[in-house]
Amino acid sequence: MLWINDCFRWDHREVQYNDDRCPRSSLTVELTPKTEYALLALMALIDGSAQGKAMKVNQITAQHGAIPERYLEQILLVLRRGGIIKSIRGARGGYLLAREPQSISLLEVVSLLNGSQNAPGETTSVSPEQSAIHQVWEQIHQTTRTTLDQTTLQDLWDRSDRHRSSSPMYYI
Amino acid sequence: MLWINDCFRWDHREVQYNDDRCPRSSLTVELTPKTEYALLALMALIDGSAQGKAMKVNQITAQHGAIPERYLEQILLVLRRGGIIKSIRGARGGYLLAREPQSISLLEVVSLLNGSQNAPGETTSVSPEQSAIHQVWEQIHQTTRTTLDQTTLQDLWDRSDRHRSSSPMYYI
DNA sequence: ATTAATCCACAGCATCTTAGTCGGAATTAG
DNA sequence: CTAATTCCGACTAAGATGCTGTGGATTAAT
Repeated sequence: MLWINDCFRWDHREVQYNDDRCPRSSLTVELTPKTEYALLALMALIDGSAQGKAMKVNQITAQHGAIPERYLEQILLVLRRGGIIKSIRGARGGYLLAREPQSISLLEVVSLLNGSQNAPGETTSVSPEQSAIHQVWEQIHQTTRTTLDQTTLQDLWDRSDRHRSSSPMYYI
Repeated sequence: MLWINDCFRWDHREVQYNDDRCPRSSLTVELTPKTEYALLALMALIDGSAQGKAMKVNQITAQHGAIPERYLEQILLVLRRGGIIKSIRGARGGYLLAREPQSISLLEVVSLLNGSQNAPGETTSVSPEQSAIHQVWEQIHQTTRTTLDQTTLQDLWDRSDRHRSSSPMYYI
């Protein structure tokens, strides 16, 4: 006797990964550890950079308890390649901001770290319903993009400074 | 002489899964396939529900080419448990909206599907710098939340309808 | 020249999330 | 009863993320 299941079993010999699923627009910014580490590091670089002093990785991590050094190295590498910071190699080396903190937007940082999102995306004949959904999400993306674009590293520092003055060093 | 590095070296003898890494506020809404399927299904239910007619899963997937039936079943299950739709079991069964399309916000849908996010989160002594970062992201979350809360299923349908009338059925 | 400090690079690994599947149980119509 | 359909829990596969390990390459101090 032949069971239905026997007929179907073969359908799965290769997983049929939904042909037309595109890599959805992935610029819904999440605050991942990676992003947070990067921003903390950049803020840490502000002081030294103003004085032309390079900072070492372990000096950066020393300020904030829980950043894994090796991981931060990788992140800094990406930031350097993206032209946000520059590095000095060899003994007594370290990192410096490549530009003024006012000219570094959060959007630039997160875009860099999240890789090349927004691939040109072949619009595979979306239905009106899909289109409506995408519109809403596109709107959301747009506003977050704007917010991140208008917020600079300097802004971030100003905010943290305001905090610092209001409640003095309750962290190690 | 004792170097600072020597004091720290032991930290790595066992993988130190960054104790205080909390499940970041995960309500940065991404348009995942799951969410899209859910919204498409809900829109498909609008017509039938108005007439009190339940729709079967395969009727829903028939409208939109690429939704895996079995997967959609699961999603509908969640929507039902969340009180957004109701179901009729057995032969001639199917699904209906549990409420008016105007009273179903997108925020409710995505919150439901993304599980219980925003766990109470013990705020583990953040530094001022971290706090500044979190503020920015919190602001972003707030605006997206507002947008999603103000957009209802009915709005979505209106949009898609507008599209449909302007360019008649170019999809199968 | 040697050595030490520091960045650079890539490969690998553990965990988590997501998308999707399977098999079958419960329910209802005819 | 039988067929249709929802309900349910477990399972798998692939990818992303957050690291770690190892070994360079480059420069400064001696």
